[in-house]
Amino acid sequence: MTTTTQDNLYDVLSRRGLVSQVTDEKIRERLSEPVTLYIGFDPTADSLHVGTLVPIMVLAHAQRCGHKPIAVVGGATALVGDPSGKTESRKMLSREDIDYNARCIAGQIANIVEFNRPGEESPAGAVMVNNADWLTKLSWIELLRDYGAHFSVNRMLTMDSVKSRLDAESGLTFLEFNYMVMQAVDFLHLYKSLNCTVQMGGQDQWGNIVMGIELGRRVAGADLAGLTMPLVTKSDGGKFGKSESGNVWLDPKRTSPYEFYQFWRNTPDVDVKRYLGFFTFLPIEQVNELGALEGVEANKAKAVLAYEVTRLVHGQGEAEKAKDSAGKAFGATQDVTGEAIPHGALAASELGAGIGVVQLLVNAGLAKSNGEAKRLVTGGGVRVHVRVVSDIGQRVTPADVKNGYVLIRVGKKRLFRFDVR
RNA sequence: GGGCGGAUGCCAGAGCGGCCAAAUGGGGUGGGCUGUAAACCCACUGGAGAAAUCCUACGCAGGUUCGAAUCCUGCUCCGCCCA
Repeated sequence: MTTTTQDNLYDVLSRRGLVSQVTDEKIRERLSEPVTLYIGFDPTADSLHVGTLVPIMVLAHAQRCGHKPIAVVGGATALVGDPSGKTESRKMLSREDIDYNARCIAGQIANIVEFNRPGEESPAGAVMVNNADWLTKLSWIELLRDYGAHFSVNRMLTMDSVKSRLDAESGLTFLEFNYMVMQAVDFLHLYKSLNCTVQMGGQDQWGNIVMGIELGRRVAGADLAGLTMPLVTKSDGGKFGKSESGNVWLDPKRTSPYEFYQFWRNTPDVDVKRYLGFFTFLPIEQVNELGALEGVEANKAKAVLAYEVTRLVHGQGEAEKAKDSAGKAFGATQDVTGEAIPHGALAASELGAGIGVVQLLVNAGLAKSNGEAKRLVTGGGVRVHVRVVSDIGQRVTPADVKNGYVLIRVGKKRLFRFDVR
């Protein structure tokens, strides 16, 4: 993992379509020497999701190019919360919650990026820090005295992130306005404490990154730089990272490796090449080759994508199982006995008198409510084994057990196997 | 501090006393077509129930009315303008 290559990080990212903007035209030269760089992560949940996979990949690429990555957990940000945020606003979290989330997130990042082990410091070993550690110690007066004069509100008002909010209906609160101040202070702090000179982040972080660079220059005469990654979008404009069951998480308890694999396997044709570049470490030549496949062939590329990403996040064993199970279930054999296929036990005694399909759908988690299950049946989307069920009163009986299991399918892709004992 | 406007379902956004579980669009799900793709067409999209029906829901708390998402009062939050 830590093999240092001759590749320049900028070239690597650029070839993979991972560079959106850079603050310094000479970023390439800057990266020809090992540097310390950082990306921030939001600890608002105890798991990251596929959207946050991009920054993790970027940290890993940086490490492979010999740089030292820092993952910054935005504990301070989560501590103050965010009342705005159209959808589920960042909830105000307790210090304990944040620490817990940070540990979970660190574990997930550690699957892909190599962290320093206690006691042995390697030059490119990643470290994780929490900005609550320094931001909570900073007093209001100190902040104003040391940094206040270095922030130009005029300048801040020109930032896109601010401008868009000023005329938006929701407005912009002072609290949110201060996020960029906090993030700027973070950058300065990391520069001073760890000699971190490069910050990376999603395209939406551009303004915050720039503020940090400017603060560093004014306060410490530092020469800092930033690079942003494009936001991951779906070609059809939909939100990336959502599936039938909501967010696609990295935590196997939230999103099973099988579902995870399926999420990637179902990538639209036009997005496959981009995703291969973003979410796998396959050499760029192979990415281009796979990405060039057209028509039915594109499915091969999707299978590779799904396998590779699953392997990165859940390990080879889980990836193999998911691939194998999915391959059999969707292949000519329609074999659904795979280990990774969602399944559960069903007592033979329970089945004796027959169980309503609706009930089974809910038990299997294929429908959230009886109503939804009924709608699915009425819509012709439910099958027991291969037979379509059209009557919501239909019961599944021992006669439906084949080879020791009852298979319930919803649509073409979702299925659940009840192993009867 | 004052004036005005606003708060509706996953999101956006109609409704402005009964016909409202709430138009329309997006999203999502199911069907058709396919390649576990896209585009397109159709349907569904609060909960319980076989159904009748019942329950929950239009920022929060009360009130008026036979009847309220709709009217009134107070509160909370947001926007705009004035100071």
